[in-house]
Amino acid sequence: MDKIDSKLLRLLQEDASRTNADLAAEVGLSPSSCLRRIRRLHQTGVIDRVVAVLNPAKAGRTMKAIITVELERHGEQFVRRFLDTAAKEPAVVQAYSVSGETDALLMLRLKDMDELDALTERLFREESNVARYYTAFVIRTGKETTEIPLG
Amino acid sequence: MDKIDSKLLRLLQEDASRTNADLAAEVGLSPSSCLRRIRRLHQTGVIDRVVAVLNPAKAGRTMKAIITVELERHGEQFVRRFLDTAAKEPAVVQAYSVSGETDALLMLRLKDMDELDALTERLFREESNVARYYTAFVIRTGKETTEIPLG
DNA sequence: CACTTTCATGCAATAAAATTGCAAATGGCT
DNA sequence: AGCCATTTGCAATTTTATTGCATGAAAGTG
Repeated sequence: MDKIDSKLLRLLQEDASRTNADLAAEVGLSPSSCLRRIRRLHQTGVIDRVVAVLNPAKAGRTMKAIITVELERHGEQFVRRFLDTAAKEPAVVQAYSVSGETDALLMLRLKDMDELDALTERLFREESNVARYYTAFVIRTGKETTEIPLG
Repeated sequence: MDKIDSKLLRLLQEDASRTNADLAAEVGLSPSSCLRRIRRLHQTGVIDRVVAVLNPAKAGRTMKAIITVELERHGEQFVRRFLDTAAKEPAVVQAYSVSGETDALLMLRLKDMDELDALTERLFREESNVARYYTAFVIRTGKETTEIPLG
């Protein structure tokens, strides 16, 4: 993980569709050398995966909501169970257990209110161990990146 | 945006490093047809970008924190200004203005506590228009995907 | 219903890109 | 300086992406 690897990671986090020759030129290496570095970054797991990122609006998911959850019983196993249940929901794109006032936080990608209604119905029914939950809607997105800052 | 396009998007959201021929076989098209569809999905902006997703731990960013922010003055322009400032911080990976109790929510990828300290120092200094803020740490990640559910 | 237009498809040829073997070079370490 | 382990660049090879073109399907029109 030297300077060149870092630069490659930075570039690939921005745009992984660039050709190897192109990247090689930018970091000042030959294509073969560059390719071997990238392959190693994959093998060692630094690069987890390469994915297509969709435009939410054009994919029919305009609405974004954040739900903070307070559980009835807070034990480790209960938190885990709740997260597992939430994770099964396709609309749930992020599910965390957190420190502080609340126990968990969910980030949702929704099509409309009906979908939210149906989802909360499923996750927060009477027998669900959820004491309370607060729903907030994302009004404006100032930043949203998959990039992990390096160095 | 027919069934085949949807399937392609689903596949590409999972793994965009697969070869065109491979994808073509999976959706039951010839490579040329498949390629043209994917290209169109790019051109029309449904596919926003293709990126490498790193393993946070192996990239040296283990800690994840969520900060909810309440501003002093809540006006549109003040919220926008705060988001812009927050967005400039590399450790801030998501920055939203939200409805409800608080005005904004930040998601952070941190190396250590010192980094958090330095960041809060910068964002929430006296003259910053931030009335209060609450920091929560992510204890466990139940789900974290870039995929947008389709259909 | 016949006709036209438009668009997606598959095939085959071509261009571009990735991948490999190998010899040279580089970078620690002692 | 000398040794070992690793990385590099070149050139050949393989794989993959890309394009032109003719066919076929679907949709609209008179």
